[in-house]
Amino acid sequence: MTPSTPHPRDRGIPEATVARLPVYLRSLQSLHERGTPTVSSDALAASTGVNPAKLRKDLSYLGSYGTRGVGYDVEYLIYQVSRELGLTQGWSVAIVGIGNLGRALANYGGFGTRGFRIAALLDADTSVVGDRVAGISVGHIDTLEDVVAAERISIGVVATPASTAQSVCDRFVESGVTSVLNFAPVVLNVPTGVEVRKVDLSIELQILAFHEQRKADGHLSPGWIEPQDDTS
Amino acid sequence: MTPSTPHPRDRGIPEATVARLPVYLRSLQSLHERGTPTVSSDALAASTGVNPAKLRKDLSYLGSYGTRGVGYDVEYLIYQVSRELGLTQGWSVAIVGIGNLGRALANYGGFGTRGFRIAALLDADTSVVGDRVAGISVGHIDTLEDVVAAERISIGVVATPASTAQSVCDRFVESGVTSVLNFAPVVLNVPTGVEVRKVDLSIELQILAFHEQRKADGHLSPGWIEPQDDTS
DNA sequence: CCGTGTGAAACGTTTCACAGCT
DNA sequence: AGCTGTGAAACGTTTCACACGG
Repeated sequence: MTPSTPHPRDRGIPEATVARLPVYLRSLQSLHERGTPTVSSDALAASTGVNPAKLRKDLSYLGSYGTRGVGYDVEYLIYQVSRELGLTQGWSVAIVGIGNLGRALANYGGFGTRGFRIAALLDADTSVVGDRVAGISVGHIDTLEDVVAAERISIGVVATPASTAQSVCDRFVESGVTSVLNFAPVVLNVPTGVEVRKVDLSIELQILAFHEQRKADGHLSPGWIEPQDDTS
Repeated sequence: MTPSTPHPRDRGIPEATVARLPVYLRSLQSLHERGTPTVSSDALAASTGVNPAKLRKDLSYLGSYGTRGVGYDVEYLIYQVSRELGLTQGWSVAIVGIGNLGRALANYGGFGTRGFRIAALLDADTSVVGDRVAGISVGHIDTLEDVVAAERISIGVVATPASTAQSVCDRFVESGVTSVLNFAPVVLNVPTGVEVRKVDLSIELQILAFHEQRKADGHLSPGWIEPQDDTS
């Protein structure tokens, strides 16, 4: 996509790096709260479970924000990573499907704190509409289009059953939402230009089952731990 | 790790392939319910949103289960994929942390249906202990070690707040659990041989924010969709 | 002297293109 | 004739190893 990027400053950060920046950010914030002023790539790598060289390469895509012989200034790096991820501006989020999962998401502290504002909760079930969840009144799904426009929603979260996920997604897209986070166990079809990320609880379990089976394949002891040191 | 694999039959399926098998499986099951007897790689690829060549390569790691000129037998392929993922045997799962997320997980239909049995729900909060969630009585976290042994738990799910996630994980590992699914926003440290998978709600949002920002960078129209067809 | 920043090598994954089977 | 299975090329990611600067 975008075969010839017209803009001169296309820093082109690799997707794999983008996916790790939030992890670094969390570790940096934790260091900052503990009053640590500076951190080396080795230390930050250890606390985030990645290879130090990888961490340095990742950060180098953002610019040269470290000091040789010293490390990285924690506060400054927090700002740079936040800015790169787009967390210095606020993003309005709407969650559709206020079952247990929707409630968990609405109450999840990590959302409100950094850059994200839960602007609306919607559900199709009229017995749920009007409930207050995380201090927000649940609206009816029929108002989706109005809410997206009025609240300038930029990220739509689909936490509905599988059967209604695609239609909710379609309505988000038609209303102009170009980023969707999908928790329903279906593949959502969207036009090019719309970003979908999927979080699938049962897929993760199945991947674990695969590895668990492999472990059990050779030696039959169930709780066996390889006697090696943890070099992550 | 495992520098020289001692077992002769090390089929060595790529990690990327393993992560996609559950997606294929879901699509296949849906086809099966609709009575479709056979499916081509192109059709299955379209319904799962992957490249047909990739799908064929993925399936070829399991063996030659297709018929040239015809496609794949849906029922037979379901069996082969299930077996490879280890879903033909039952896995007992324990969920620790019965807040909204833990409840959502416990009630999630996808778990019970295929290969997984929720054998225990545990929480530290005594006002939650004794509640019935998804037909299971919530136990106290102090009984974790006993429950893991008695129920032969092979997968531990951590749905606690970040502050207690590591200690719960440690107790799982000490009890012999070698697969952990972590929903808490922390990096869990485990010895070699223990598999951890992380599901992090806020990280996914941050990745979306990054892409949303990039879209807004050049052209300033917020709800813009690239006029191309969907070749996924 | 220590730790960052980065070419270059190694590795893994995706995609192409077509040979080969039904 | 049609679709799978797969070498080989293209691409992306990780890791190594060291030059360079504070």
